[in-house]
Amino acid sequence: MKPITLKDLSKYLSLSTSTISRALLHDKNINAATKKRVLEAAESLGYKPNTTALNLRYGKTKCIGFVVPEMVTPFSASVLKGVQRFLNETGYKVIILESDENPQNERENLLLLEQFNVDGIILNLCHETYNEHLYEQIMERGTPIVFFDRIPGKSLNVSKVIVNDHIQASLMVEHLISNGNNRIAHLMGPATVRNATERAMGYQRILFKHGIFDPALMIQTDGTTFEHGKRAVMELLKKEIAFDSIFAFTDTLAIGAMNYLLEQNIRVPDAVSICSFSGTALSSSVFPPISSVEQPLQEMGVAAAQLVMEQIIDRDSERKTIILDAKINYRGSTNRRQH
Amino acid sequence: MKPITLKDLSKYLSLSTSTISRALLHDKNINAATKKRVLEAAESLGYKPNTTALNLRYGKTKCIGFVVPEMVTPFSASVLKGVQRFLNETGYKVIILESDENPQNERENLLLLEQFNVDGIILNLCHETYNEHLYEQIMERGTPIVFFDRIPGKSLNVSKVIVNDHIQASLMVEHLISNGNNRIAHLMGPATVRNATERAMGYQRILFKHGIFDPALMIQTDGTTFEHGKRAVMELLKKEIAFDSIFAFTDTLAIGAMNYLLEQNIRVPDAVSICSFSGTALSSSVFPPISSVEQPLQEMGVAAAQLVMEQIIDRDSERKTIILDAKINYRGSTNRRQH
DNA sequence: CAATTTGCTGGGAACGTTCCCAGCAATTGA
DNA sequence: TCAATTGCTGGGAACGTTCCCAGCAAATTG
Repeated sequence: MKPITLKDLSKYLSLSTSTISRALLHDKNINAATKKRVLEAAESLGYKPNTTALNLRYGKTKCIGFVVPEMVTPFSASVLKGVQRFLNETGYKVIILESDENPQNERENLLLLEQFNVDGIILNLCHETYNEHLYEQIMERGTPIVFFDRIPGKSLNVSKVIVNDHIQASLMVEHLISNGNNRIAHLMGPATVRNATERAMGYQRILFKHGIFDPALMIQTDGTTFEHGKRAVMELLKKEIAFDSIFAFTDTLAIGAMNYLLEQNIRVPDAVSICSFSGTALSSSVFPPISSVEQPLQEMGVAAAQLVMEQIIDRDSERKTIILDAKINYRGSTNRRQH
Repeated sequence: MKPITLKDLSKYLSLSTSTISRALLHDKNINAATKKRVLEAAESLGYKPNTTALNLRYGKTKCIGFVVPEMVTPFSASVLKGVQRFLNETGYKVIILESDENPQNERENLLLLEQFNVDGIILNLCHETYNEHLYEQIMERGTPIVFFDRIPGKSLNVSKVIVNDHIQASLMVEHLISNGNNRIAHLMGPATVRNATERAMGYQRILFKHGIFDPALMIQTDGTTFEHGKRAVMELLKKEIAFDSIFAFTDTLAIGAMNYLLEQNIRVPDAVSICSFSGTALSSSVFPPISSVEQPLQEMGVAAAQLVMEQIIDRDSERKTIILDAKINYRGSTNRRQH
């Protein structure tokens, strides 16, 4: 019932706790025979080290926090997988908190994690500037933070993991153009997240290059749900802005938009081609499947976990930026039949 | 830099740690003036209690484990929200592990959590019997487990949270029949999870009642991914089993099936109506949106969290089964235009 | 006025580990 | 043969708390 402790073993074997500890830690200062006795007794009595005591001893909690805007989309879940894969090996636990795209919640989550004494935090923020000061404070107080996907402004010297948004967005748009589109709408993400502007700039650059840029085609959203995607495309239709294709900031925006078009009997990809960034499993869960820039999500998680561990081991280690390469998946939503 | 401890405060104020502790815990045996001094000093020096020390003191880790087959679908994420909502209030942390529908992984996850010394576990299992013995052992060793959604066989007396699968499945099938369908296929889940059989029995009962049951219409899957759904419907088509509608074990199966039908230019709902159990946000993320039995996922999470807390507070408290009510959402995928 | 109660404080054990410091016997060295 | 080294062990502090047990002064009681 009650867990076996070192002291129990020590009584049972008439040895000091020091000796027991040495045996279990494979210390060299121990007699082979005693070691064997101890290990056998530990095995048979079912001894399990008390992690809390160890944590206290070593001044660690062996927990890291993982704060994301939402968890219902496979995006964060995939990154999490990578994080776990790396951290569980090392005996680290991951605590997940959702901000629901609300910076105030994010704030509370971070403070909660600090109260939990986590050894480090991996964060995908939901507003570029709102909590900037808090990030700084927390790091100053000794808890390293590593960012991924949505990162804070340049003024903060932090470790982070991102993809080459600008380039990939450009390539995706080039693809639309080479398929014969020239009225390409862009469903932008909220202005308060960096990648939204980054991807929009990629889009803009290419359209300028081809001389087909029209500001009316850029629809700003203030969120990334299906509903936001739907509303954005409704706006295009209502304003009677002609468009033959859509490039969306995320899968969810693209899907929301596409479903509304289908509902209105506007055919995809025949009447309107659709593609997006982000590239979670969602993009191929709909029909037609959506062409999308697929980010290496699990790798992002692994990289973020590595960076945070570096900072935990050495608080003063250099801050790094890791830029991962995304790949584009061409699917049915941009595969227009020739006619 | 280094966190302030009770001892630091004690030196700073020339008081014993006992007194400091009393002040911070609002003990009644303390002078109001001293208390004020202590609280002010704590505030200004930025004292934060060390949770690890508290955990050691109280013999708790204040962590509970949350083990689910997968996390990429909104199902578990929604339940998790409920769990967090309840537990974060109480200072509890939640550690999430995914089994990837693999009982061997589930086994490792559970052992890992035990090693982490979690105070309790909330589990959605991935195989009804494979780890049954382990559940028993873990509970015997003192860590309570609460099950939700997919629960173990009746031989285990455990607390659990489920929905009334049988009844809701029946109602969903009745809906298909009242819409004029009589060749209703069922995409069953794996035989190794209880709800699969439960829902299948609901389906079967109604079809028998109406005298339209045909065993050929029941397709067993060995998983619940989009791909499994696709393969199941491919099988129906290949075997040339006529069907006018589909009732699927989960959203994902239904979506996989539907997308394949659409790909084959088989119209939904006109040629084939589709509905499912589970009812995550996924079911309304596709077009047409899928009629589905919507489970109260967050409530499930809250209920599971409550049950596990009960067991943590009193190890011998009675094991309870909570049956929640699901509601059916009728959507476009079964809304056939009359002709 | 003595005896009891009350109000407040400090000392120190305990939670379960690790690890430094002694200490003791046996072995090695010259 | 004596000193030094080696091999192994036990004692006990430390990590940061809480909380029981004393203890002491002031206030209350009869």
